[in-house]
Amino acid sequence: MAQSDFFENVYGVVRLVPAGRVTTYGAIAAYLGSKRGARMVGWAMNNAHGRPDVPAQRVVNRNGVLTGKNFFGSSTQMQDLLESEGVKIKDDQVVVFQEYFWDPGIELL
DNA sequence: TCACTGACTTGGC
DNA sequence: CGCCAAGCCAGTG
Repeated sequence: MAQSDFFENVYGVVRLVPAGRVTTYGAIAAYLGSKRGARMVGWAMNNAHGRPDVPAQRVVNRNGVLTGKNFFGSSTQMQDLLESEGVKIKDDQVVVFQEYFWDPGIELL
């Protein structure tokens, strides 16, 4: 038992997110089966601190805002990482987020 | 065992 | 258009 398959699932999905793309907590939660479980996804990300394999910078809220940037070393760390992958960030949110949005329940089909 | 919190989402006022 | 309340699951006190 992996403490929580939910967490492992989240890590797996986030890890599957291609560079230059971003996903949302709700998308992952919905992919796992709990739309409102988006909070759990954020919880998993909090635990993801010990998982460098989990690109949490590609995980944003449904508004495309870097909600978790505060959890990174620097407030600009997350933004810089995304910009480094080709994702434009403005005002702490992903520009044309709709085009960068990567839904595991659709793209992964 | 119960209650609170948490990187969210949606709906109502 | 902006703020408040409710719902979700899991973990910790």
